[in-house]
Amino acid sequence: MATIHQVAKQAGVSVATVSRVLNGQNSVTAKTRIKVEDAIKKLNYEPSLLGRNLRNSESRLLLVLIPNISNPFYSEIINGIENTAIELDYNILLCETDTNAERENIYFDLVRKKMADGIISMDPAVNTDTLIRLAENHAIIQCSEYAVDSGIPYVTIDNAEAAYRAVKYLIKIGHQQIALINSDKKYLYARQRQLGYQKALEESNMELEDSLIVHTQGLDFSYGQQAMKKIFMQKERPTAVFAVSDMLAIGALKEIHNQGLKVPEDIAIIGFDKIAFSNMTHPTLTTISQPMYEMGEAAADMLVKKIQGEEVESLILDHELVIRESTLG
Amino acid sequence: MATIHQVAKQAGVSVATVSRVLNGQNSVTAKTRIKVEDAIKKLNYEPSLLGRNLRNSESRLLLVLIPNISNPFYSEIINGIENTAIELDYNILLCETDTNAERENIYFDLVRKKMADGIISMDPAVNTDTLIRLAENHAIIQCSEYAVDSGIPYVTIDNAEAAYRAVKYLIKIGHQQIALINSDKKYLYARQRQLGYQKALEESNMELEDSLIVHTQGLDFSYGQQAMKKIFMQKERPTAVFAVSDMLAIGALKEIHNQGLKVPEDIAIIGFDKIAFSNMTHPTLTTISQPMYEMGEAAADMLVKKIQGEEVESLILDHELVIRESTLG
DNA sequence: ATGAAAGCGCTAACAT
DNA sequence: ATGTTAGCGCTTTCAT
Repeated sequence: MATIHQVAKQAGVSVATVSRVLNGQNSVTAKTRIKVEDAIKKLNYEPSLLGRNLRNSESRLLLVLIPNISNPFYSEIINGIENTAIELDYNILLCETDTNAERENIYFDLVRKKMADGIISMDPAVNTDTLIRLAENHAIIQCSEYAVDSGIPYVTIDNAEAAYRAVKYLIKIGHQQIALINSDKKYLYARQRQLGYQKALEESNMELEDSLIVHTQGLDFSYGQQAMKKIFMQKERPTAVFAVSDMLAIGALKEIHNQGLKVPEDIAIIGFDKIAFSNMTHPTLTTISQPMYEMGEAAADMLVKKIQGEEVESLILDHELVIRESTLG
Repeated sequence: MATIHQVAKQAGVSVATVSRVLNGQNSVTAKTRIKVEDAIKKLNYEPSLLGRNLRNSESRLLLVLIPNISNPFYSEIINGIENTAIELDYNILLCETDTNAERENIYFDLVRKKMADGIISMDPAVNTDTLIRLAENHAIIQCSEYAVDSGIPYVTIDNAEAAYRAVKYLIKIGHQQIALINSDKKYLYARQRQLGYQKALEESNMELEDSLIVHTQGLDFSYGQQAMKKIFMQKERPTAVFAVSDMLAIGALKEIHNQGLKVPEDIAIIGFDKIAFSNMTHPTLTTISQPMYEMGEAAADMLVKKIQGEEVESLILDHELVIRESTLG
């Protein structure tokens, strides 16, 4: 492993000149440049990022915090983040918190200790206080879930409006008993989507029945299935279900099938996110499309700007109701 | 941002002593230790990993190479890798190649330039020559897909045997016309699984019909769906389908439904991987279970050992045939 | 037990 | 256009 010194010696120039060639500065004669390039080739030299990063006080690493990599919703966002990061000559450090504060802290240490230049947090369960304190000295962006009035820039969608539209649509096609499968109320998006659900019901003078609202402990399929079981235990069966994520909706769909019922004939169902799977279920799932890839792109862009000291504005991107088979008929 | 010098000054000791306290060396008096710890607290000092890493010539980062983060098969493996890495005080740099050589090279540069201490490659499309050359100077482990006789340690399963068992089972329950939805033959696992398929047919004196073997260009649902369409265009319809991944199987299932046929009554179907979603389809999918989490753990363990200069042996883990509804009846 | 000092590999300010 | 040199923040050898 050659160092810049050996290259300098081999080329018969100073390390400064080698550095200049390395960084594409134009104050180097073509002749010298060639000499240096030859030496680099001959020695098979690769500049060490450890040295460069220490000198530049940067790591060019972005920390991406997600609760769970197995959730396809995050995969798509990460896609967007990574492509943008590469474009800007950054790389991403993927960190799964499993909604575990201790784990989270290990990752936060990475930025405290300068091993990461900034954070994109997508963990709804993140400790907001810690995050805000961290944001005083470090570049942080929130993606999807965010802390209101924290001063931390975020990129998200209008959750209340999206849920409102979904439920409004169910009402429009004739549903009067609409269940809600929501995640834990401690999450902002869960509260926002519930607000949209309630607003739609109220506007149509439909009663809000607590027995039709189920909160889950997690976002895996299994939680959706459990939630649907719970709904089936009520005296009156709803004619439609709105789930706040496709994963939950797909679990619910499974349970509806298990009960020998048909979607959408017996029960209609709407999900949220438009993950790839949602088009492979039978029937295909009506859902709210979130621009996941774009959210990732935007978050990465914003974070790098923030790292470079620019001010950045929060972003609310558009969503869309995608009507498919699970609400047809 | 305090440095070790400021801490030393504040505590009235030398930087060496601070470093000793930081690294838990016991050659420090309790009294001095307290002084240093107080100074650290007072100055809110966090040791810079940039400095430490340069000094130690390591990054404590593991590069994880995957073709596509959206494939749940990889998510589970990454889970195992990350948990093990954290345990060993490493972090992971997640890199999606999109089966793109240029992109791949950007990531390889990260280890060439010392920003990563080693690589776990899960990309079946990785350039084997490049990888082997890189392995001369760097720690590399392959996971799932591997290069035969390359000298690069790997962790995988017995693909031929797994496919053999799946097809054997289909034959046992009475199927005589079994289609194979395979991915591109350029991948080792694809060739191995096809070998298992062929062996099972041969053992039962069943003819190998080229028209029943379809190769896909990718692993998304859509490719499985397309493949199934192709199979339906043949004169005789198979009574069973073996797909080399759950994603493909789920796409095929979709197309079978679209044709108005029933699974398993009209066509049985077996997938591969046992991704979470394979239990949410209707009917649930019979599949080969790969120990994905364990593969990730093993790969990370092996890589860190390799980084530390130990010799490591390749590993072939157990698989299992999981019989569910899609082959019942 | 503690300190002084060298050096990991690089960049950039300053000098020529 | 090129070289000299300081220094980024840390660890560790060698003295004491």
